[in-house]
Amino acid sequence: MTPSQDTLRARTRRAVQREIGDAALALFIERGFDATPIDAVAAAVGMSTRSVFRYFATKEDIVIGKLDLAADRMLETLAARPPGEPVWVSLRHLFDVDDPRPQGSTAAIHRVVLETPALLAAYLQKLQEIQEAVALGLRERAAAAGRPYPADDPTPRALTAAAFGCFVAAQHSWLASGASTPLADAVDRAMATLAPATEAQAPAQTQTQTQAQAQAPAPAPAPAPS
Amino acid sequence: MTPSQDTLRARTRRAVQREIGDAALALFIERGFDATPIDAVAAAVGMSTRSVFRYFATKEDIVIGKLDLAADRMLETLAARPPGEPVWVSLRHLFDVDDPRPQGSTAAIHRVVLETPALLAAYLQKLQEIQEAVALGLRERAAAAGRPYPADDPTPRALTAAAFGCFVAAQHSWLASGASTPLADAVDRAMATLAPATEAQAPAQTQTQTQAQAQAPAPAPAPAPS
DNA sequence: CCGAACCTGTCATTGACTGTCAAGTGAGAC
DNA sequence: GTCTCACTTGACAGTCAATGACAGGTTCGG
Repeated sequence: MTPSQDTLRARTRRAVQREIGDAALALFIERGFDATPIDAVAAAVGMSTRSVFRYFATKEDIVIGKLDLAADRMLETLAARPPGEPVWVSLRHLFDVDDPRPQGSTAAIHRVVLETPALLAAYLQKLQEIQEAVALGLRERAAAAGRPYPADDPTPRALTAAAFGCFVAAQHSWLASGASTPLADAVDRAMATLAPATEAQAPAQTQTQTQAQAQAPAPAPAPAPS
Repeated sequence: MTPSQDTLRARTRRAVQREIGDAALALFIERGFDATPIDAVAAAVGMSTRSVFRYFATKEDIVIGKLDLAADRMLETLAARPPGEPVWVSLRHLFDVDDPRPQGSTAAIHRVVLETPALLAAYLQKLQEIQEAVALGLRERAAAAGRPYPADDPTPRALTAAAFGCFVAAQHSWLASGASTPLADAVDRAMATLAPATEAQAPAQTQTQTQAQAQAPAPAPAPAPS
């Protein structure tokens, strides 16, 4: 019952996983995801088709599964941000990644993922999962700082979703403009277009009454009784 | 070559599509999406499996395809909003839907979609498509108002993505809290947590020169070197 | 040496799709 | 009226992803 020990087997397994992932990604980029049957991937690494599925739950997971690491890093990053930091800034830093890959390679990966419907769907779904964890992290952080969100307050979820939405928008814009500038710049620009309603202009203090008021005037969208 | 005429055949086709959709949705809600093979749907409406796929591209599309109508309505809504209205308010009104269904039924649909991985993925992907169109609509509106976004400005995409992110977050929160209150309230609360960086404090008037200027100063956070 | 845990390939099966083909049906041409 | 033409349908076969079952073969600790 070794919970998640770093045994030799575990390391071997990760190595094989990585090998499959790399080979598959190369094939997907070269021939396209849909045009590359699993058999081709299996053949490329000299395994049976069955074994590939022992390392990855689905075909999409070969590509998207790599995000599990990124997700872990995000949660660590969030936990490491200073407690007093504005939420939007902390969220921005979730997307700081030092990717040692050559710039062109990163763009190629982005292109396959964003332009293959099946992969895009799996990607967005994975991001949704990650958001769940991040929103929970925001809740914990606020609680630790002494001003927890009410249980049914949608704020952490909404802010997280908005941040991730900006991130994906940035990826699209970045790719559409040729991926020449760093992705981080695109993320900066996207996230700079918005700010949380409360702490935006506040002197980084506990929220004031006037702001809570300024928050209200959402013009009650009339459920259209017809 | 009748482009998209409202011929008898077209109407019949839509009727059949609707019949399949309704029957399938009932089955999906009752037995679960994954536990309901297409054969069961086909049998329920007295057709061959093959014919079901002549009306829907994929199994997920039977559920998600209904959003095409919603997408059209969104674009109409956006076009109908007053040109001077703050963007965030206009975006909020995209999610106003008068759904004549009983409240419990709507919640059931939401539950299947959000809790079935395959459906959630397809749903998010469809929303992504819609966002593309909405962002374009924002661009057109701004251009019509005389202050178009620069070609590579990520603002419309980012704002749209943030709004849709809030919407999905609202759906989750709404469902998690028992779907007792109107969904519109949840959307209000989610979207009230954020505001665009520029027009937030503006006196809700027709745009001034200073606004076009205030649109630029993206504060460019540090790209985190190492 | 030995069993437990793990990994592997092979085979068979399910389920989502897709291509094809022969047959049916309706609306308009004649 | 009836004869097409366009469109639809069911039946059949085939591809691909994914899963379960079985039969070896390996490694590791005792």
